[in-house]
Parts: sequence; structure tokens; C-alpha cells
Amino acid sequence: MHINCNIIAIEDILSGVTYIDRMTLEHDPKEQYDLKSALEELKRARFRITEPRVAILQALIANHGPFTVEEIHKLVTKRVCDLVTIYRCLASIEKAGLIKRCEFGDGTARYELCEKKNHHHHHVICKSCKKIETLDDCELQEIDRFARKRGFAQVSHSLEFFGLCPACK
Amino acid sequence: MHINCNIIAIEDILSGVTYIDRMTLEHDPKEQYDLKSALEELKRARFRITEPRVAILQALIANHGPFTVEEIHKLVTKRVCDLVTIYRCLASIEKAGLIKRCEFGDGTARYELCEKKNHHHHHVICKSCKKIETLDDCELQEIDRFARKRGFAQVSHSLEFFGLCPACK
DNA sequence: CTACCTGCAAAGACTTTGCACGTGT
DNA sequence: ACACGTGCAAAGTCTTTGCAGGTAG
Repeated sequence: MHINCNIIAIEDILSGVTYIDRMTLEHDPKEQYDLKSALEELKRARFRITEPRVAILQALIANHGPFTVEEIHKLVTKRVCDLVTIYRCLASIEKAGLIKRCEFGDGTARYELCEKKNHHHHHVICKSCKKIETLDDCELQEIDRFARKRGFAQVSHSLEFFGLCPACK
Repeated sequence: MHINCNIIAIEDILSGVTYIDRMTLEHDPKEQYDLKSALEELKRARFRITEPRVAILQALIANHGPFTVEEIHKLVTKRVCDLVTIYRCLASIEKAGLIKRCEFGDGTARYELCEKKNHHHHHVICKSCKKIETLDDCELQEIDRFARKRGFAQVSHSLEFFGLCPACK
């Protein structure tokens, strides 16, 4: 298959978009998937390697999200595929365990690349400019005990912080 | 104004609805608003006391949520007002600080009565039966420090747990 | 070759908005 | 009296689904 590398610079696309902070785009990639290993994961999960899927993975590897479906569609250049295909591909890629769907209470889902060995983190969202920052090493590994104490199994959680970022204060 | 007390028993309405656990309906009401003080709050926030608003508050006082807009509409009996009015009333009542909007990542907002003096809590949601339980006294009062360390002000957070409840295990 | 994937169009679910009429204060 | 609230209808936003044609393995 010929992979048409239609990924364009996120700065060009998102110019004027305030709620994605440039800061978050530079992210320590030490645990991130590269394209090769991501495609291997996709294959292992019995999904086919198609141009839209490769383009989405490239976009999410090159730019640190989370991004809405629309944003991802713009990132891969609308020419690559239809918006509906982005929805469907994101669903498959999520099933393969490569990306994670986040909800921040604004009624729109966002996706971001998982890190290898499933190291998870939380977000801080500015109430004013909507910038999303990532909290690494949040020291909350044991937080699920609150649910386990209630007899729940297979516990996971979603934790998002909202506030005014230094610039908006 | 004549307040038509059209609230009917939640058991009658929600019969067969699995995702609202009966358990959560019996909730220690020590810090809950009663109708009188809730209406006073509404008045203080410059909102008018209307039949739909009274009915919604009665429903939320009598039944421990969180509930979707549709569920609240059923709780107050569809006769009281249109679904659109429920949306608008919930927005006003939330602005008055009496109820809280929650999002659990299924694309549907839910509302629940606040407790007086703003004592907040978190939820545990069963991945299988979708039952929502409330975690009181979660010992996480200091959790906002994670965001404050990043220079954020006016920090709040949303924390939801997902897992398999004892019955579904 | 065949099951899986995609494009296009349409529908679905939830929520918001416009406007005329009604009501609380 | 008049600003605020409501009903009905319509539109808006995000997401899912159906079906015919296309493609990876």
C-alpha cells in the first residue's frame, strides 16, 4: 500500500484556535508509540492497515492531543477520508488499545494516543481559554481503592481538573 | 400560585429501568435542601418561582439522582411542562447553585441536587448495569493540589469511577 | 477471493434557539 | 405593567447506521 503522507503541520491548521495550547504539543515522547509499533498493534488486533488509519496514527503521534474528531479530520487533511471514516477508524484504533477516548463534559469526545505500558494521566482544563494540559506522575495510582472499597471490580476512573490557568488569572 | 404536586413515585416511573439503583434512592438527607430553603435560594438568585421549577426541585429532593433531563421530565410528570422547559429550568436552577450537572462520558448530562454548604462527592458507575452509586467522604479534599501545583486558580475537578459492581461480578 | 473498509446520505440522540403567548412580582 | 418564563416548532451539533462499491491480505 502506498501511504500518502498527508499530515500537515498542526500550527497551520489550528492557527487561531485558542483551546489547544502550543505547550502541550511538545511532549516528552519517551513512552509514546512510533508508527511502526502502532501499526503492529493494529495488526495484532486483527484490523487492516488502511490509509486513513495510518494517517490518523501519524497525526496523533506527531501532535499531542487530546483532539476532537473534527480536529483529527483536519489534521489528516480532509482529502484523506471522510469525517465518518474518522469516527469509524477512531473506534477501531481505540479497540486496538492505541488511543483513549476522553470526555471533558462539553458534549464532545476527544481522543489521544495512549502511552506504551498503559501509563495513564489526567488533564487540567482552563475554564477560560479551554487550554488542556496534561498532568504526568500524578501520584494517584491508588485512587481506585475508593471504588474497590465498595466492592467494585475492574475499576478505572476519569479525573479532570478545571480552573484558571496562569495566563488567564 | 397553586403548586400542583404532580410528583409521582419514582418506583412507578422507573420500573424496569436498571441503571438507577434503588439503593441510591435512600440517601441520608442531613445536608439536603428542603423545598422551602431551595425556593429561597432560587429567589435570592433573582429567578421566579414557577410551577415547573417547583416540581423539578420537589422531584430532586424526593429522589436521589443524578438523573438525565428525560428522567426528570418523567419524574415531574410530563403534564407539568414541556421537555424544553425542563432544559431551561435546569439551567436556571443550576445557575442558582441548587443543582449540579454531571457528565459520565456517555454523551448525556445528568443533574443532581447539591448539598448545603457545597459538600461534594464522587460517583461509581457500574460498567455493566450502569448503576450509579455515590461516594461520600472520599478523603480527597486535597486532590485539587495537583492542578494548583501547575499554577491554576479556582480549581475544581470531576472524578468518576467505573467498574463492575458486586452484583455484576 | 472474501471479509473488511470506505463514501455518501440519511437518521438518531441530545440540546439549543426563535417567536408568540402567558404569568409572577 | 413588564420583564421573565413557557410551549411549540425548528434548527444545531455530534455521532451512528445502511448500503453499494472498493480494497487489504
